Amino acid sequence: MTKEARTSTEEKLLLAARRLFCRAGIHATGITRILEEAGVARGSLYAHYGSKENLLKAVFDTEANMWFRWFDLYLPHLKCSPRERILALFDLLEEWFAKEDFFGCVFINAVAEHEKDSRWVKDIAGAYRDQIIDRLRSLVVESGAKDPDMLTQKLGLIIEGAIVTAMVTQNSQAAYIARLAAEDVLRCMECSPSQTKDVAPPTATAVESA
Amino acid sequence: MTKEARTSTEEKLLLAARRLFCRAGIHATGITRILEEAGVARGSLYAHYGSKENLLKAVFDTEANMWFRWFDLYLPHLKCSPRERILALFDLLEEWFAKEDFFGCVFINAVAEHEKDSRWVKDIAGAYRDQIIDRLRSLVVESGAKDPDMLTQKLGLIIEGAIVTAMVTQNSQAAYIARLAAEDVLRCMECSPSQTKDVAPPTATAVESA
DNA sequence: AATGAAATAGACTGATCGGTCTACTTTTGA
DNA sequence: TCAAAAGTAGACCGATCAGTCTATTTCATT
Repeated sequence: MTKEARTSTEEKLLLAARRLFCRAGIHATGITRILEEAGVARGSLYAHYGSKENLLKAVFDTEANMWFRWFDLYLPHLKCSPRERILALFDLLEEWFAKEDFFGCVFINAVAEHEKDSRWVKDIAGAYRDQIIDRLRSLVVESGAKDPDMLTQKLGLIIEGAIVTAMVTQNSQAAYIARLAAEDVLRCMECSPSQTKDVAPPTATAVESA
Repeated sequence: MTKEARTSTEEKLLLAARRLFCRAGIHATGITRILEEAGVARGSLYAHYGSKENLLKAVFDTEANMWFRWFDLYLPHLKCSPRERILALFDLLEEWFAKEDFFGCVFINAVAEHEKDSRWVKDIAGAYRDQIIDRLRSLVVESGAKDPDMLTQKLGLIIEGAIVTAMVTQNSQAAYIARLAAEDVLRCMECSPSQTKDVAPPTATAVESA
């Protein structure tokens, strides 16, 4: 509990774990590999975090903090319209995707590779997701959109699509495509009221066979 | 190599593996658990598939076939406009998400939990993704859109966003949100020519610190 | 009824995993 | 200066994993 070292052992572990969990998967990443990459002794990991699970939780925290910095520190300081603030989010995504150590969102990846039935991973990831979506909704409300909840859900879905597309294609251009799609959604929200009706499922009968 | 049993051992293994790989993750799913769920003996799995890796490849095939059935068998038979055919895709997604054993897309989940640096999982998943996107592009071209490539990318991104949102939230409503977003994107593609310019990254300087 | 292929149960192997523990070295602060 | 705190190296443990193998049973076809 010293003041704060330049690169503390805790931080070295956190950075290595974050990178490896995303790049190689969580289950596929052994403790030993994290220690090698962090240049830290085995005992230190367990002295600081106690378990691999706790280390993952700490990685969750740092990933969530990235989003919170975006919404709470960076975007509010932009001298532009609320609409442009929303779009600026996609430029942040593009920077993120372009990093050489971007390998997807640790929340999404963690949910993807863990038990889906009411497990702690889904609970934690879901809670952080709610907090992030709430901040997105605030941004949308500021823009004075007609149906802020619907718009928030559309934008959230586009953001998640961008993250996964960028992970799968390993191309930061996904953020650009997402930004254009977001512009489309925003434009339509300004013109039409809400059109949450007359969707009329067109006889979608399942096509099932082996 | 008999004709085709009602529920062959091969099929029982495939169904159990598909479900468990998606529900609990691939690495987290042991061979033994698959065998229990399939009600099949250990030796049979290795007689038919030889390895867990081959079993996963077979699961990839079945997942890809679902998409191919949609694009090649179901959608072409719909008596409606190309635009409505595109939107009908989202109704198929909603049916998929609503299934009690939907736990995400096995391709996305597999990429998420495996090594990202040029591994076989990414290659196979990427190849299938290209085939699926190609079929989506054909649908888009039929609709006579101005910029079919851009529209295809936007729709593909929205589809992936829907899949991930549905997995994380465990709510099939994601397909409905995605459909509405797709309608917005389609509407904007009809009105404006292509607007693939004047994006002007608005001073997005990274906000980086620990 | 006989035969051969297919499926079964389950013991077994070697490797790897997360986590513990001990002995030793380095750092740090009064 | 020196003692406590923090970090290191690495052996070690029990559990679990993918995969192998054997002995037995089921079952379809002749």
